[in-house]
Order: sequence, then C-alpha cells, then structure tokens
Amino acid sequence: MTTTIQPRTLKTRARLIEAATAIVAESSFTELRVEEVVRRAGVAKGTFFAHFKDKDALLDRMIGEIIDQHLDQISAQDTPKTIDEILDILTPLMTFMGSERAVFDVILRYSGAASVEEIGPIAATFERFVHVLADWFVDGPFRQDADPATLAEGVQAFVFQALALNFCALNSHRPIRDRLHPYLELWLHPAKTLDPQG
Amino acid sequence: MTTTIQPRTLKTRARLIEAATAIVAESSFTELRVEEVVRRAGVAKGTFFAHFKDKDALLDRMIGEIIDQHLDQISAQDTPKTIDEILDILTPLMTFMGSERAVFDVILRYSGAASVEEIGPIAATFERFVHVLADWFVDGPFRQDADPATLAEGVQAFVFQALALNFCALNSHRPIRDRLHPYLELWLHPAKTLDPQG
DNA sequence: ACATAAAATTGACCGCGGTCAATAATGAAT
DNA sequence: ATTCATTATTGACCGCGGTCAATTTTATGT
Repeated sequence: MTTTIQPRTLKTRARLIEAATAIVAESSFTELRVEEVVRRAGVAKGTFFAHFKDKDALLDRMIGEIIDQHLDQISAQDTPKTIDEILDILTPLMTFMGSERAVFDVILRYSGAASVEEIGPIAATFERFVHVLADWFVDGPFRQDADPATLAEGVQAFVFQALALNFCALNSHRPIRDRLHPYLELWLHPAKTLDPQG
Repeated sequence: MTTTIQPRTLKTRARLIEAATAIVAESSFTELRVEEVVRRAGVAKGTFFAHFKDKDALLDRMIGEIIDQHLDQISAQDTPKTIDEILDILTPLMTFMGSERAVFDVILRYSGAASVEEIGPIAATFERFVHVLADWFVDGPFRQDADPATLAEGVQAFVFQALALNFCALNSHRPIRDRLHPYLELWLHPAKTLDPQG
C-alpha cells in the first residue's frame, strides 16, 4: 500500500489555500464560501472535498496557522512577572480569537483533539499554548502549590470564558482584558488576599 | 401598537414544540430536522420560522427548559460542604450538557445573553446557575477572599472546559467528574495546599 | 511508445436551513 | 351579514455544504 502523492495534488491544495486566504483577507472567515474558494482556484467543488474532509477542516488549518504565529510572538517575549504582563502578552491572540464569532466557534470545537491519531492544527496549538504558559509558572512569582500545566489549563478556561462573554452585546463594551483580570488574580495569586483560615 | 396574539398562534407553537420534543425523545437533538418537525405538526415550513427565528431558537428553548429542571433539582438539595458534594450535585446537569455534541454547541453559543433586551432561555439558566452557586460560596467552607459570583463564574468556566475536553476521543474515557476535581480544588480551596510565601 | 492500474478531478445531484410574495384566516367595526 | 385591516399560513424557491459514479490524468512496468 504505497500511497503515492502526486505533485499535482500539492499544487491543487496550495491553490485552494491561497484562494481561501485571499477571500479571508478581502472579507472575513464568516463570508468564506467553499463555492467561492473553488471558483477562484479554478477547480470543481468535489476537488475541495478530496483535499479537505469538510469546510471546517480548512478553517481548522487556516486558523491554526494564525494561532501558531501568535504563539511564536508570545514565546519570543520575556517571561511575564505579573498578571498585567500576562494580559499584555496574551491580548493579540485573544483579539484574534474574538475577532469573529465564526472564528471563535471553530476554535471552541477543535481546541481539543478529536482522537489520539488525529490531532488537528488548532488542537496542536492549544497543546503548545499550555506548554508555553506552564513554563511561565515554573519557579515564577505565581502560586507554587499547583501543577504548572493545570494552572495553564485554567488560564485557557478563563480566556475562553472571557471571550464567550465578550460576544454578548450586553458585555462587549468591556475589554476582554478587564474581564479576564479578576479571574487570573484569584487563580494565580490566591494568597495575596487570602484570609487566615479558622 | 397593540400586537394581538391569536389563540391559533399559541396552538400552532405548542404543536411545533410537541412534535420537536417527540422527535428528541425518539432519537436525539442531533437528528432533529425542521422539516420533520413541521411534517409532524402538520404545518408548512414557513410557519416554523414565523414562530422561531431559526432552528437554534427552538433548541435554545428546549435545552433551556431541561437545564432549568436540573437547576430545580440542584437548588432543592442541601448546600454542599465539600468539593465532592459539589461534584455530586452538578453531575446530572453536566451529563446532560455533554450528552450530545450538538447540545453542547448550542449551550456554548447561547450561554451568554445576545443583547440586553433579549436574554435567551439558556442565557437565563446560566444567570440562575451563577446565582445558585454563588449562594453556596457565601459563608461556606470555601475560600472567602473572593466575590461569590466571581467564584461561581469560575466554576462555570471549568465545567465548560472539562466538558470540552471530554468530547475529545483521547480523553473521553475519563469521567468529567475526575477532570473537574483538580480545578475546583485549586479554585475553591487555594489555602489547603498553599506554600508559605517568601 | 503502449498498456494499465492507481490517483485526481469533475459536476450533477442531494439534504436541509432559511426566505418571501402570495394567500387564507381571524377579529373588529358598521 | 359584509367589509376590511391585521395576523397567520403556505410552499415554491434559494444558498450552500457535502456526495459519488463517471471521467481524465498520472506514474509505472514492459
């Protein structure tokens, strides 16, 4: 079973991704239509689905790549020493995640791996996200009574929570940053304001 | 502007909901089709959309009602004194939330209010959820250095996080309960394992 | 060069959510 | 009863994601 991949395959796939990227650049992920992608790429509709399981698989890949670039930026910076520095570093990524409802929906759905063998692009970036954050929490100025990876997963949960609330018209006037701050304070600095226990 | 509501309207809406409920009972939310709902209710397709903005509005209502019944059960019980008791009480609701991907998706999308005037059924239940939990945290055996409502919102974030991870084949063998426990321990009992600060 | 199997592409077709101009039913006024 | 404005219902139609049997292209062995 030698599954030979023809050069043609790679060319076609590149054209599809190129077309999709152009559409997103001109309009948005929300406006992306498979029919428009194949029209621009000059292929038939069926070809698209020979290259991607479904539309979401393309979005997974495109969005995963953008998140990965944000993580490059994030991990290139100095280790944050305060909650505010954490928020500063995370803001660009969060802004992207909250830029469109459609983007956030795809991220929510694919941020966990679908199966053992099949870890999608977005799922991979969130494994990386947890690694990067966990590194901050080892020997840092933050709480030391917990597994760094668990702390990182908690931060992820709060980021999602803050973004989800931001999509409500009721709350969207408030910056994500402000919404996230109190959670992280309580999560990462629990001792600061802790009462003596009876 | 006296918007008179005809009795006929209520009858038709009731028939639509009844038909939808029957379909879910026989199969699942995932299998629910608007065309099947209107077929059983004996009305035209357009009638459905005169009563519900879209398919999700029906799901919002149906799922919101189920969550509300769970909250009735939850608030009827004694105030939990330990993390394990919290997990016991929350398990039925979490089991429902994680019963189908389609259910969880709708909950995720509508757990925040869409606008000030227009709080949907699911959004209302999560306001109630936070209230119920906040009551547990006032004068309870849990941390007293934080706003009870903020603590409750944090629990909500961890519940969503635990459920999201549970939809990954990689992790689904592990009960949601076990996944949630370490988060709640660190979130609600931060002092228990806290190192003295230097 | 030619034959042949495997891989890639095609496009008509389907399912299903959602729209809307046309039509029918309803309740109130005369 | 008859008219009439308002409200509810209808169903043909559209958009768009996704399928699949048929066809074309490619790589390989002779």
